[in-house]
Amino acid sequence: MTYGMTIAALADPTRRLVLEALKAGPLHVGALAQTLPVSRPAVSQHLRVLSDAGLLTVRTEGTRRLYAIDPKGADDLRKYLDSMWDDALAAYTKAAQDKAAGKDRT
Amino acid sequence: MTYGMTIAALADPTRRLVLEALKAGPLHVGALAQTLPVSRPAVSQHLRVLSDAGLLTVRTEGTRRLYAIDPKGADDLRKYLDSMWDDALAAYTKAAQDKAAGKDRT
DNA sequence: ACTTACCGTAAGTCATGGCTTACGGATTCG
DNA sequence: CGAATCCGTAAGCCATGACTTACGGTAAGT
Repeated sequence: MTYGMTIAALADPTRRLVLEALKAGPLHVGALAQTLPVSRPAVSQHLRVLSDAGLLTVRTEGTRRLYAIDPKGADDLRKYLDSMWDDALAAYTKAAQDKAAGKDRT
Repeated sequence: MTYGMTIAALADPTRRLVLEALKAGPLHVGALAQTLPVSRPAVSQHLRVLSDAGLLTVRTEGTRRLYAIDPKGADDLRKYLDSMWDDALAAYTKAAQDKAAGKDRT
């Protein structure tokens, strides 16, 4: 049930901007905050949420802290979407078949 | 940018319960509300959000309204996750290669 | 050792949204 | 036509969370 935290983390637009900024490669908090429309502490708080959700990895480098996207951070969410919409599609096609078989009135 | 609404819709636990209940097939609002821990108007409001996000389809049947999962409702979100994490993975492997090539200290 | 740079956390403010009760419109049946 | 059922919407309450400023702690440089 960890995909719940993942979705909650991705639900915030500013956090998605953080991920966009990190798409190209790792950045430290200061550089990240300069590209974003919020203050540095706000960025820190968002990085906390994203890290807790397993979407980011951290690496301390001197006085800097480098954040990077965790490549397998969205796996659970993907699985959730797959299972959910697989079942939904199955029910959908089944309903269509039943309708066609039961009373095929044009 | 429509995946933003999709994520926002999926971010609420009650709305995910709605989707779980609709996985097996279409239901009307009353039946849906009985299975959920909130009132019927609350369910209506959630159905509104999910419909606006393109995750549900509606079909009026007499005085009932049947809601069902839209099989292609999560496509945009999937594409977003794919592109995001493809780029992230590319940056990740590239960084690993650069590090290995630049200074391959064991 | 002192100063500087970088960062996380605490405290407080304010907007967002999820829930409830109350109400009104639409459809079906006697 | 009148009664009953089903449902969406309005209004209001309250918790959550995103943001800011202020502060403290750690690492590097002189």
